[in-house]
Amino acid sequence: MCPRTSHQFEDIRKEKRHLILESALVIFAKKGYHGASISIIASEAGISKGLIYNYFKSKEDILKETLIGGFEHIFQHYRFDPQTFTPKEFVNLIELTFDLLEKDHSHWKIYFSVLMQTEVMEIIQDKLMDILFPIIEDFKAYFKKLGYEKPLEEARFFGAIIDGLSLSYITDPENFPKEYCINRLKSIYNLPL
Amino acid sequence: MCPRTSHQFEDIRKEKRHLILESALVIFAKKGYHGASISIIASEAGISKGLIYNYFKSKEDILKETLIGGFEHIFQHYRFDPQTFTPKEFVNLIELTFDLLEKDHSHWKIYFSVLMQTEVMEIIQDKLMDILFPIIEDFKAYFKKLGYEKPLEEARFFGAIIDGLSLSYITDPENFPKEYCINRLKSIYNLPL
Amino acid sequence: MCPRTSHQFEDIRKEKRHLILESALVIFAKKGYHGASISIIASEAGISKGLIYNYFKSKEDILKETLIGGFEHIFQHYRFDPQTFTPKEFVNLIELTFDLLEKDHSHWKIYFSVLMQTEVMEIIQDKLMDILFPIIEDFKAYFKKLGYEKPLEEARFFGAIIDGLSLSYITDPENFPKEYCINRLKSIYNLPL
Amino acid sequence: MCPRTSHQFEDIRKEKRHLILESALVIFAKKGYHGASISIIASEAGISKGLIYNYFKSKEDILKETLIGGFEHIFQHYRFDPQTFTPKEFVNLIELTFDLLEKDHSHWKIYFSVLMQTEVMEIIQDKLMDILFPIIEDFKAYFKKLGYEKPLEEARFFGAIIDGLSLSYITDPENFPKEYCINRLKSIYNLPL
DNA sequence: GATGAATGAGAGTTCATTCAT
DNA sequence: CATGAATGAACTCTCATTCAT
Repeated sequence: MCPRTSHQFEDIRKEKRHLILESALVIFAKKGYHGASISIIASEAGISKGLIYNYFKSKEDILKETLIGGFEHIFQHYRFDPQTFTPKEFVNLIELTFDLLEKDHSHWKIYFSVLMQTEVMEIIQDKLMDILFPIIEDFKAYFKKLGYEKPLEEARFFGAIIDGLSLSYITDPENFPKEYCINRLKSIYNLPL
Repeated sequence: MCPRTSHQFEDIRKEKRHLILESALVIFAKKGYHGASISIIASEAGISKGLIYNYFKSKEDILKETLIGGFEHIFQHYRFDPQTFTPKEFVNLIELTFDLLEKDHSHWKIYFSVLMQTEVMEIIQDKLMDILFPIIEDFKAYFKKLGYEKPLEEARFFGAIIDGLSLSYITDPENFPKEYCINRLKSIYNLPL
Repeated sequence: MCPRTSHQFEDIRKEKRHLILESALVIFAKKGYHGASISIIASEAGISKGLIYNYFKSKEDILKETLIGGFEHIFQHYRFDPQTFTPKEFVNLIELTFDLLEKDHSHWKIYFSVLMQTEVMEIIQDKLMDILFPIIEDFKAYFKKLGYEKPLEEARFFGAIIDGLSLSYITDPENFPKEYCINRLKSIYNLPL
Repeated sequence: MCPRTSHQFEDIRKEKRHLILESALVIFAKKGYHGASISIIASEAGISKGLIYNYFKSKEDILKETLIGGFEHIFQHYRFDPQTFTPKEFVNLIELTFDLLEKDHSHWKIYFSVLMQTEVMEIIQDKLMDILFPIIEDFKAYFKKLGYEKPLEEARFFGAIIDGLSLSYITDPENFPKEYCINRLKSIYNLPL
């Protein structure tokens, strides 16, 4: 009855693991790291508390995996080849950002949430840097190609603005002037309407 | 021999209360609301756990007082008369922001931290709105005077940028291109160098 | 290897819940509500403090369950049909009372203890009234049938006497003149010896 | 200014001590021993917490003194000379009981409250016995003179009834049928109306 | 005699984690 | 693989008691 005879353990494991991470993300985003309990995550996932420890060795471990997955998910959209990157694509990237904010609300919320908590940052900052650094490099190269005198600084400036707008959107989506901000960004960077 | 005078007691209370709030600010900024324990705040202040409850009725009360004090402290600098506000003063305001970020690191950090934690936001959001709303109104009036077609939206856009730059500074002060960003803001708003 | 069946879990829960209530009853009876600590109840039950909260949501909850269970247990014996109630049965009821006092010492002790503590009374007084009221009504009807002019007052008088004798028994069982008191009650109510 | 020059320390001490005991009695009766805090007692007395420890060495000490004083206060009325005790005086004693219940509600409430808490009882039970025993002896002698075959048992029976009626009155004074119960007692003991 | 700031032990409660099944 | 009963450390908070003034 009880012992599985199936040979597809691997698939089951992968799926369950994913399910747990998804559930954890939702709860972390809603309650923050400390406010999220393993019990709630388990019941969100529809499994028992104990089973979670079959897949992750600690709550911190779940957070780390959740974050890394989330960051990769978000920031994969910001990779491009600076040499062939066009203004049109730049516009698309900006517009994409706000689409993602809507679709992946939890991922973004947790991203900002984590930026603010020293202890949590320490857990994942190396990994986060691994993800962000190449993106900054891409933008630096792109701005350099465009003739900016200080391309690294401009890349950071641009990144900060995107963060600020995203934060503002996350905090109060209903009152955020999305179209207006997109147009302002276009005008700042002389992009095609 | 004789009882302390009530004046002496008042002094002690005022000082200790301030000490506790200062210590709480540091710990909240470092660990977030849930991560900060009364024990740690007490030991940061060099007093016993119990004493804290002689001054505040709950942890939430400490947070509230900390935040309200902090927000008032930070945002008092952003009040101005839109009718007489000059570009030179606008420049000063921008430069002031980065000075404040340096000087009041903890206050700002906790400000952003709180924006991200739903539960904490609920505790103080009314008070925060009371503080932020008039500032947005001032900027709206100012931008309207400058001829912006959508002054409210511009005020929000500007606020989001300031938040983004501040967040970026807070997260990694050493690599933040402060001068560059100030100059970029000046150019975006056609301000005098 | 295999998970426990839900039937097994149910058994464990039922037993442990019962164990906790039994232990709580003993401690409440000995120390009163405020004097009884969760720690002591847990150690009386031979379990950890934490486990108690797996079964009850608060100390007050434990008290409520303890009391309601106890009161129902005690007072179920005092329900009868006033129309068919005989003097012989009345005698039995009186004798039963003292038997119960011996057997359910803790239940009775806590009953009296609770009567005296305003705060505790507030917690369960509605429930207690639900239990006691019909009993008083039964006695009222019975005394009315017997021809008492003020049956409600007599019911209260009788109840008070039973309480007084019980209290006296509980306080010092060894010196309580049980047989004598039973006979005195019989004579007061003209009951058969 | 501060050091008293007066020589009437003794009077001040006696008065203050009495004030503290009065206040403690009120609070103990309202909240029970554990529920009553030194702070509340102090503020009921209009003095500082610290001062209480100038007069009593512990909270338990206050309770003990409160109780002994209270019991002496209550039970002084029940001393009489069995040889000269008349039925008329017996009636008076019964009626007095209910008067006292009204006037000294707190004393009585705490008396019953204490009877139920083993730990508290242990603190004062010797003293209480010293007070109660001679009263029981008096009633025993009186009932013996009246011709009761088992005067000690009757004394205990009578005491229990008084306790029961008192308890009933204390618990719910408004619905207690005072006159009815007095008359019933008179009829049971063949006393003049 | 009198104050209340200060302490520290212990209260009720939560929760990450373990483990027998 | 899966369960949830069980633990224990740490949490927020209370309060009897002490002590400098």
